[in-house]
Amino acid sequence: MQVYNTLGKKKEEFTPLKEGEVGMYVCGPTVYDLSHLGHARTYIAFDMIVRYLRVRGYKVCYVVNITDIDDKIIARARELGEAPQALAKRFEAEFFADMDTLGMLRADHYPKVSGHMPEIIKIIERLLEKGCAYRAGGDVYFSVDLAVGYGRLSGQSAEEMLAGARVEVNPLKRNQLDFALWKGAKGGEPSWESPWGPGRPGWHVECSAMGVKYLGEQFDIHGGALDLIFPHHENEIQQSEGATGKGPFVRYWLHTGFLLVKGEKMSKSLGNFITIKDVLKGHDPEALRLFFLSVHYRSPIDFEYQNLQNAEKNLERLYNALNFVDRIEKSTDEIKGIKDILESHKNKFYSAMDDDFNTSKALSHVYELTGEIFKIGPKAKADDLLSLRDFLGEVGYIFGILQREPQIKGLEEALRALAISLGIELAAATDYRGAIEAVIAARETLRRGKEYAAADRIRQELMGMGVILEDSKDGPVWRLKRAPRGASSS
RNA sequence: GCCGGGGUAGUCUAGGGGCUAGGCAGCGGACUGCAGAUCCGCUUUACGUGAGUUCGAAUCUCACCCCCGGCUCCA
Repeated sequence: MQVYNTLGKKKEEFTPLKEGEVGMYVCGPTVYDLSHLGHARTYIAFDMIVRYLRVRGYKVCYVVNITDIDDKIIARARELGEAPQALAKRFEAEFFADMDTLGMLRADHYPKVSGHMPEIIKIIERLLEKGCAYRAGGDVYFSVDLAVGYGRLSGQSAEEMLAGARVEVNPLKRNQLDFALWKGAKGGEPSWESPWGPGRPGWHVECSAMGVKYLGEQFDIHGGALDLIFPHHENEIQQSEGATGKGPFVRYWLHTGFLLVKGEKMSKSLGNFITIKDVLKGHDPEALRLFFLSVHYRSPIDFEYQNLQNAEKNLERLYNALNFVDRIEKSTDEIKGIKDILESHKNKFYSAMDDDFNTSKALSHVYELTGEIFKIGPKAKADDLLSLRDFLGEVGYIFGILQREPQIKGLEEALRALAISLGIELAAATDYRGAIEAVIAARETLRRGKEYAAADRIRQELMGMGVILEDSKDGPVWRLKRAPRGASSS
């Protein structure tokens, strides 16, 4: 399996530190506002990666941090006249609600800055002891000049960065690229006690402290969107390796590309952001997942409703294939070559996924296979069907799609009412399947008598209760409508 | 200024020295009481421009044009 490592800027064979186990840390949200589509893109990408690694047999420990202490939180809280911690808690809850709606696997840990002050302080102390950091005023700064290999992740030297940088001059810093490990408290801000007086941690140090705590001083994968490469991840490497004396802190750095809106970067500061909730008001979360995963995770993706609708259509086709496989009469007639077709597409799918999680290419093989599935016709060997189903199930798991459940709540009662209105007597033991069959049989009688208006009305009513009826060449076929989870769908 | 990613048929997205892309849209057929689903065919040997290397370039090299991003906070 190959992954693209930002550190080194090339694809590398993936070999975890401990065989069969993967430690993975992804930079989570700063909870000061609703999560937007950019967050969704990034977290869906890493969700897919975790799922795929697990399918590949790795035991993954997945950590996503929540930044709940931060300048922006304080600023927003001030604007709204709310306590910073209360605001952070509120948006944290919103974040989890969005992630659940998107069908995200829960991470194994969601560490928060506010819960890890001792660990953070300890790292800063170690950095001070080793001479990597210095105190100035009530602050503590990391000294970039003393660091080894600064700029190795972002691929730029310190001088170059400084040359074009738009950094505000801070007289307390020895080098303007130095960054705060600890910020002394200013009036009215939340603060914690420390050996350097009351204050709060700088932005980058939390990830070093929490990464080390949950995954060890060195671990396998660290992810985030590419805007975090500099300065956040660059600084994280320096802090972590400086404090532990071990390197590399992280073996593989994975970064997702940006989400663009009409060709421009979407960001909170530009104010052109679309929240996850906005989009999910009228669209299926699985379609959004498929939309994101139909582009490679490192490429920029331009969000357009038109393209999301496209994903919706693709999703429907996949569901149709799934329904088709379910519906096929299990026969012992062997369809020539189907086993080979499945194997070959399956292999192509996995080799695409093994190549830096190329979901786009992998999906193209799935679409090809769905075409083959439809061509199989109504008969296939039971074994072949099961393996087709299994494969679609694997695809569904990896992409987090095809998880819609048929709705059977209240169905039986509704069917009984319909049956009565049609003058059909149902035995007490008849379940919804039996009821559907009975109604359909009655409708067939009407159709044969060319009473199409009545027959169409029954089909309409069944549709209303979530039973889709289609008249095929081989007679009527029914299936249950699968309801998108989460918000209402279009 | 420095560092990246791109420009692929109407459109979106992969690929990346000879293997002719996947989806969607459109059009025309098949099936069909209607609806739905599906199939077949067409649009369709496409790769920003100019040069070079090569038996052969969309792919490699060079130059140029255009788009987007990073070097401040960001996912």
